[in-house]
Amino acid sequence: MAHKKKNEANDIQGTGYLSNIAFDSVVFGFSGAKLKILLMEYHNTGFFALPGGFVKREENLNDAVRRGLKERTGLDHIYLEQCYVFGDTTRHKPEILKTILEANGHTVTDSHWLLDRFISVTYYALINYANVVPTPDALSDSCTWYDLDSLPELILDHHDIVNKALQTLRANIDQKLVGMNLLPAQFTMRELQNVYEAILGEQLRRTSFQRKILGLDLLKRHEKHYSGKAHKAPYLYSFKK
Amino acid sequence: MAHKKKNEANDIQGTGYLSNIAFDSVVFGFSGAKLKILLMEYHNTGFFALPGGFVKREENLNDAVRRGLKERTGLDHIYLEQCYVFGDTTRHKPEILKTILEANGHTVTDSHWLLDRFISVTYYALINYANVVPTPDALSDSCTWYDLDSLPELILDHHDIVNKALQTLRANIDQKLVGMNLLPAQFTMRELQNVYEAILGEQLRRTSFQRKILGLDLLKRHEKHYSGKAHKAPYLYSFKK
DNA sequence: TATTATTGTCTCATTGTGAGACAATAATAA
DNA sequence: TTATTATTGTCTCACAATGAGACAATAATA
Repeated sequence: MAHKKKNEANDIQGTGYLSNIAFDSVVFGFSGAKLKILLMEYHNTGFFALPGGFVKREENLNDAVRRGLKERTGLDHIYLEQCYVFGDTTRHKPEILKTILEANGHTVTDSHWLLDRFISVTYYALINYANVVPTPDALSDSCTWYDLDSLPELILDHHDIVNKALQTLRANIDQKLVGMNLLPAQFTMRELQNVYEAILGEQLRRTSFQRKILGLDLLKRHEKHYSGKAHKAPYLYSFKK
Repeated sequence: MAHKKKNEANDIQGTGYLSNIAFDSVVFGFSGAKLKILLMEYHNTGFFALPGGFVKREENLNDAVRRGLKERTGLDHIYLEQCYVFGDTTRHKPEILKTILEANGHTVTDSHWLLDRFISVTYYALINYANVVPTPDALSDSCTWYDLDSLPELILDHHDIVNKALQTLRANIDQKLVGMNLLPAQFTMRELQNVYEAILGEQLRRTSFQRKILGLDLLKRHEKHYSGKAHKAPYLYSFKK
């Protein structure tokens, strides 16, 4: 529901954007063996929400989402997948948006376009945690990482959206190259396994995992990585091509 | 893009529906060992399209789709899955809608709400072919079954929508109980295998298929079915519970 | 009564995965 | 220098899932 600062004419009439359509993104990052997502905190409200936005009249839906993610993370060419469309009437809670806008010093009439009902197209994104510079928008005073397993209360149905995103990510984990997008260019087998375990929420068997991944013939092996720990140094790998 | 007949005030202003949001459904049926889908043919245009519609202001998105399907098929409680949202600007072709409306005797101004850009939320539905009474809407003079492998030309990106629906159905075939929704209450193992083969577009090994399906422990076996053919009669099965 | 097509159920080989054994080694402790 | 510790890379063995085919059991027909 986060949106770009616009002039007041657009704000009131909403002419710059398609009506009734919003998008929300679950941006997954990986750090310290944990999955994290980006959340916005709206100024003076204690409300947390997923980063999102609206679609310009002359803009592709997917491009709108990329534009939103670029603003929040600074990144181009983000890995993105559609999850689901949330379109129940119960998600229409104009008082929440009103609170957010008023807490930011806007005076809002009941016909303000942001108070209308929105259907939300949701996405998940996979990004390399280290490359991101989380950036709040005009209505929020923070945009930061939260551990997936200790999220704050979220507005509207954003918890459902997070769950659906995680579910979709899990279902895709073996088709799409998940690790490639969440890890730096080079990584150890243990780090890749940590990503899979964080996503699936369960421990995997080290030997079977290694055998399976190497069997896919997708990894290139590099020199060893000396961590300074008292044990055999693991190889570094990268995804081929 | 098919829509319900409405009074002219609503037609012009589109106040009864959410703006810029449409849905389209790929309705799969199974007959003669072939997958079929329902298509509408618009009056006097030669245009073919998927059945679809728009979301009322006080209506859940999913309920809108069910309402549309009820109108086209006469069926309630249809098995339904979301596929994908098509939201590119290139799918906005107002001249096509204009042609359709004018061919139906409507006079259309350039600001007619149906000529606006629409994002389409797409679904696939699985129904029991025999139970359906395909029913055209106000703008179309037919709503009929077409073999999936010999579809006519479709308007806009509806071919992409069909492909995406088939792709999603294939991906779901082992999770969701596909056969239950496409077959009558009782069926032979061969018929169930035909459904899977039609969906996957490939031949399956009879013995492995039978072993796998029976291993799921989802089927109840009934009496034999004497087809009149010169060979051993197969058992009939139904899905448990 | 023999023939034909199809079904239900085997067996055997191959592949994929779970579970664990074990040697190799990078740093630390003695 | 040598033993200790934790972790890695690679085995082996057991078991489950699947591919491929064999074969007897039958409904109707010739």
